[in-house]
Amino acid sequence: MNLNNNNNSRKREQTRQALIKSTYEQVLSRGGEKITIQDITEAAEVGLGTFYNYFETKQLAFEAVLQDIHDQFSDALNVIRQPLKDPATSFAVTLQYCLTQAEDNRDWHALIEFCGIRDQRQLYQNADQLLHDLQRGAKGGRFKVDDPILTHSLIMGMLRHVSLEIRKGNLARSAISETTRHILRMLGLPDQVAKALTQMPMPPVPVPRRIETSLTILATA
Amino acid sequence: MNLNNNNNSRKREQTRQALIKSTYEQVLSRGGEKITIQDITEAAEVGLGTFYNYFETKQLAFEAVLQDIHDQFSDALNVIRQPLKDPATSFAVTLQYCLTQAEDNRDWHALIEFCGIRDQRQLYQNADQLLHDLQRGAKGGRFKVDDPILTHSLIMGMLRHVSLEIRKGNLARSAISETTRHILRMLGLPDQVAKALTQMPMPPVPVPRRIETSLTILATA
Amino acid sequence: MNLNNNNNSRKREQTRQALIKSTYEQVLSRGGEKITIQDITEAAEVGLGTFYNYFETKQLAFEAVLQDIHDQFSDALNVIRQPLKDPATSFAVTLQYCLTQAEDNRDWHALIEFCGIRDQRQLYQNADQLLHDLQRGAKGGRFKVDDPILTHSLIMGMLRHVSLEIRKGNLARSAISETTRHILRMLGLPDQVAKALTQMPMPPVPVPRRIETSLTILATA
Amino acid sequence: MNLNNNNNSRKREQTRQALIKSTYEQVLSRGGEKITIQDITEAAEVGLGTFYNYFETKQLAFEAVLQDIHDQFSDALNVIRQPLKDPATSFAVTLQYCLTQAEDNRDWHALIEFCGIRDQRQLYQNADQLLHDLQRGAKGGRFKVDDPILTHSLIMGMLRHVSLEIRKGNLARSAISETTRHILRMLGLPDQVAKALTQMPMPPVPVPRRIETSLTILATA
DNA sequence: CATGAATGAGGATTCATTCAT
DNA sequence: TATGAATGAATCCTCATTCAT
Repeated sequence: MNLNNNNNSRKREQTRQALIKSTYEQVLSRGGEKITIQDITEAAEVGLGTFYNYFETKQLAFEAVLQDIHDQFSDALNVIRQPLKDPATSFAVTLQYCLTQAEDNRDWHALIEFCGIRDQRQLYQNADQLLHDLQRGAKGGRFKVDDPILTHSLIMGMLRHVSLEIRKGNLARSAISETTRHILRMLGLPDQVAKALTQMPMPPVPVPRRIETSLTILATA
Repeated sequence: MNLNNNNNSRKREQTRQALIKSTYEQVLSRGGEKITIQDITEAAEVGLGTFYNYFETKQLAFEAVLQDIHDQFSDALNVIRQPLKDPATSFAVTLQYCLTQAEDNRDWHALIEFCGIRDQRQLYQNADQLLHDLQRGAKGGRFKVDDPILTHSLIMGMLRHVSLEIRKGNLARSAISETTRHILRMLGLPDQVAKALTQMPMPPVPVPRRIETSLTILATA
Repeated sequence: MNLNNNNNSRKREQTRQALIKSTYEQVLSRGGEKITIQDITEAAEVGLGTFYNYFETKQLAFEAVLQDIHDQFSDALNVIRQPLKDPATSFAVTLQYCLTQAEDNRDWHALIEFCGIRDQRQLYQNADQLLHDLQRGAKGGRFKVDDPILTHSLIMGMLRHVSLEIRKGNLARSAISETTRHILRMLGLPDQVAKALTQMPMPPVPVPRRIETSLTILATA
Repeated sequence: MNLNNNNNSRKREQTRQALIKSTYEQVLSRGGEKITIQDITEAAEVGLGTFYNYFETKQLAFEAVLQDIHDQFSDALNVIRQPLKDPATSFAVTLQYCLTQAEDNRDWHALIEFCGIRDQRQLYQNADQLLHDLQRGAKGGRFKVDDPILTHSLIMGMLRHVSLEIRKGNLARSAISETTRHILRMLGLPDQVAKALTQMPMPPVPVPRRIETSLTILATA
């Protein structure tokens, strides 16, 4: 009984994941082209009607995908940041992590554009983390910043744009550390220190479980 | 005969402009919502079929709108830049002009996202002008820049992001000059000079003819 | 499960037949007039969209109708011919059967003209049977024919035209046996024999199953 | 004045012919595909609206084409038949003429199918001439025919079918005389006579004026 | 729960025809 | 008369969603 119940909910979760994964695949592989629910269910190898047992609406499925990816990104970043105490280090690591994610970031934006989600606030949850570091560093005298809000904006803009440019091949991979260095200097750190923080080895990223089931599979597909 | 011909092509151009204008209005007023061709023709007060005398496809109409706006922006910017010789001045003026255009810029991006044009290269024609100033200034010793390409990228990112934030109300209008100042300092100009350039009065912008017929009307609508 | 599957495919086949039938009716009842898909689905008492679950295009629906009729005609003819050994008898019977089918033949041609199928080869599958009898009879000395190919052509032409004329009421029903007699004489049979073969009772035609489900119903409609 | 008037009506006739010709070309070159009035006027190098100065409706233009071709065929045939007194000769010549026209006939039928004219009576105006010869010959004892109506039908069918088969390449050109011979024998003429009539040289066909202006041009195009 | 047949509102597109110039 | 811009009814086709099995 209980076992049966467990089996059932496990299966349910599996089907759900299959649908999310196949939705994600469809969006990535077909750009902005119209995606039909049949496309999705066929790719997931489920019956058409099954879709509606999991999502009330196509829109909601897209949002589930976004949530999924976002959670993965966030989880990974949190694991990395958690042990770091110094705001400058934390800041530097976060910057580099974000830039390194250029690829996923791209997909992420593709998705957002595609799904038509207007309020991109959630996209910038990690933006909050950067702002937090920034303010903490400013207060503690580690950074020299007049207007943290504006500075934060400038940084976000640079991050986003550099990510895209790297992705497009317009900038070399070295741009990641260079950008980080520029930004740290802009925060008033001496070039020596900026350079040092930039060269710090990225802590190994423990991949969260869910990534294994969806994104990793995807990457190897 | 000749007159007749002239009359016809004048009328054609009028109708075409009416369609472009109404397409633009629709995109702005309804965000990403589905726009139907009927919406467009109704707003333009023409018959449904008329649309197809001018654009083979909705997509092509969107692109015509983009071209139109782009031309206007470019024309205006060229008029402003033309008399300026000093790269730093030229650069500063261009920055401020771009930021001031936050509004149109926003529309511009909304359009691009909406229309789904992938290669945004054309969007950044003014980017080329900035890069050109940057390199000229670097060569002449006016700017201190290691890697103009990367620097240019960082600047573009900041511009784009700040434009959006101003538009959204997350940043005050003062961010325009502040951002310009930050950027000029990043190029190695002393704060004094940066501040001075920032406070230079914007040269009056002679509005190009075409704007009168479409955008201005639009702005007051 | 299995039952479910069976039920579904049975239903599918039913709907498909309903659509074919109603397409056929429409073509017959409206001549060359434009037939819309709505006409078809309304007559079949199905939703408009349903059509597209069965045929990608109107054209393909027409072809399905042709295939359907053709199969019925062929099946019936084969059943009749199968027991007959003598080529002259077989030939005579086939001729009369084809002429008797004047009605369907007419519809058949109307359909073909309407549907615009260019290669009418399939229409003449029974033509092949006639040619076969002709050559067999010539070889065995039963017929006297110089050029079987030409003779076959002449016969096909007569058949077709007489069918139409009977249908239109320009010729009496007696033309069936008269035409057959003419043709048999043209093949060198003595008038006595020709007459005898002509008056042979048509074997009763076991109506194939499919006719029951579609054409018969149609005939009574 | 008068001259002016003449000029005007000449021009009018020219334009009309240009439209008829281009309509004919369109039908032949594009098979059953939808032909638009624009296609026609463009091919005729006239303005779109001009069409309606000559034909009230597209359908009427098609019919004008049919009339045009029919007249040409008829005129030519009449010129040939006029000097012939003997019904057998007249009959033979007409048969051969019709078969020789296989090509135009094909176009003719294509047109009729396309234009959707149901009553093909006019197509068979020459059929009347054949019937007339037939009855005249039967009365005068030249032909031995029981039922002229049926016989006529059989002949019409053969003519039509053989024409098509020659056109398609399924029958050699020699089929023209062979068919004629078969038919004459069927009318009771001794094979010798039939053969002789068949080999009679076709009288030279004086091409009527209108053919020059439309069909000939077409043929060389 | 899974399934897929049925549905019809919605949107794109065509084109014969009108009419002002 | 010649022209071609304007028109909108007519039609095709898509696809999210429902629902009976």
